[in-house]
Amino acid sequence: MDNIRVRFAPSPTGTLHIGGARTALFNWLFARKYNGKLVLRVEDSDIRRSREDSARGIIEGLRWLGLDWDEGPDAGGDFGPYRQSERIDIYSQYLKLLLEQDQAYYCFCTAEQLAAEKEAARQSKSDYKYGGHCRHISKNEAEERIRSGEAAVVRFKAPTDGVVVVNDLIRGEVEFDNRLLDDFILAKSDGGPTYNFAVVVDDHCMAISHVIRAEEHLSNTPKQILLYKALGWGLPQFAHASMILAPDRSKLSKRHGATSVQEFRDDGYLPEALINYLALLGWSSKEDRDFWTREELLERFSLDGISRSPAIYDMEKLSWMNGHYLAQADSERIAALLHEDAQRKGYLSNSRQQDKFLAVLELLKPRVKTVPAILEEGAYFFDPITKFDEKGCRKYFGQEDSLKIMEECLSLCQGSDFESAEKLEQELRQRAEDLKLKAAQLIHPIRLAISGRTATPGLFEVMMILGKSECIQRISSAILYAKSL
RNA sequence: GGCCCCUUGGUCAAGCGGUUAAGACACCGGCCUUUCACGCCGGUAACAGGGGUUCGAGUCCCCUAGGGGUCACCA
Repeated sequence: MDNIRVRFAPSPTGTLHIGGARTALFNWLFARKYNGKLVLRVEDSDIRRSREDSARGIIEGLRWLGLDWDEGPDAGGDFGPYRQSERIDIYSQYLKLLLEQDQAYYCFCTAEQLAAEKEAARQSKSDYKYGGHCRHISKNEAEERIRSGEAAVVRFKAPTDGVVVVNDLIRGEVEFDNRLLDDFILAKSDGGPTYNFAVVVDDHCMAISHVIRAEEHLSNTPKQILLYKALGWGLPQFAHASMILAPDRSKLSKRHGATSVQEFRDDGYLPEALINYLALLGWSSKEDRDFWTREELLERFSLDGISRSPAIYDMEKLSWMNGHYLAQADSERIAALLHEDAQRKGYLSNSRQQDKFLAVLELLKPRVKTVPAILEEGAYFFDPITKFDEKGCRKYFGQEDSLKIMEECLSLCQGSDFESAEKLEQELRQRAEDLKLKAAQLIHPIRLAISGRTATPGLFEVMMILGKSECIQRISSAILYAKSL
């Protein structure tokens, strides 16, 4: 395939959600795989709803994911401008053409009239279609009314019979009956283009070869095809991927928790994990395989692996996957991600603390699922123990011989030089043997005493990080606490 | 409601006329073990329903049901 040109065309009215991110990923993979170009186009033709910070957020999200593009508002390119708001002249030009060729016409119907028509249709339980009152207004009259300042939209003179066949790379041939169409609007009363018009002009002018987007656009495609034909243009190839649905099978929205890539980022997910997970949602290599690097995805990606049925995203699997990537991630990188929070919590106040922080990070990184979980799971390394796990207390502090055992733990610490985790373990096992106890009988109380919890990473590593005096101090406090029980 | 798309376990997802219907997440056992996580071993769990076609259907066709999308001067 040559001259592959694809685009990702977000509307800057919200965040980059995972559905959009996946569409961007598919386009990116397609462009990179076939040596094509990816263009980023900002579809901000609705000036009332578009927001500059949304556009920035979307771009930031794409960058965070590591998706890059060849042409776009920031990147430049020969087919710009890449914001619809800056392409008004271009739309006007083709609008004029359509008007001249009598393929479009001015419509003066007011919002009230239209609303009444819709209401009437609803009452009679028939489907609403624009009635076409203005379709037959003569060009002269229309122009006269425009000159006199009357507000108007421009409508497409849609065919009233025949069919449009969308030849979709993912779904095959999909047929639409033109009788169901009405004369849809091309230009709003403010002169701005509507989506279906702008997208056709842009995709053509930007020489887009493949339109890869989500299924929500499939129903719009026949209108767009009609427009391509009216303008005498060739068609791009279309490929409509299925949508990503929320766990309750409904369309993604804010009420479903984290759905935007920024939220995933802030919640401690790694971009490579999100990319990997998203790639597997709605696409399959047919191989029995879960982990894919970007390069491997590029190697294997193809449109025919894209699924036709909607996919429900599953946080559990994303988390599982993130945990794997996190375990392998470079510690410096994770430390940097945690830096601000750790600083705020006072975990980095001096260089001794900083070393300790790094050690904790190393210990926890392979066993948590998200980045911030390191701080949450490791809080006891930095903060004083304020409470002990309840069940653990009964089991390890509240037994008959608990105090005696705890005293042994204390003396063990006092007698050790804390040289290494291995040595510490050796000493503890020796002590247990001398006392005719199982090592676990010493291990569990110490764990509870120094962490307040019954589950931690390996005890001796934890002890080494806390250090001798801190262990002694914590065990002493725990003894006091146990006595009070 | 009309039109369009979709339908394999709770979720993702192989399968493309003949399989004991993969695998992964989750879940449940077991092993490992100082707990947790990891890892390893094992298990529960699916072809939406009904008609065809065929020697034979998860795979092809039709109908029904369910889900999703779309029908804006939103994109």
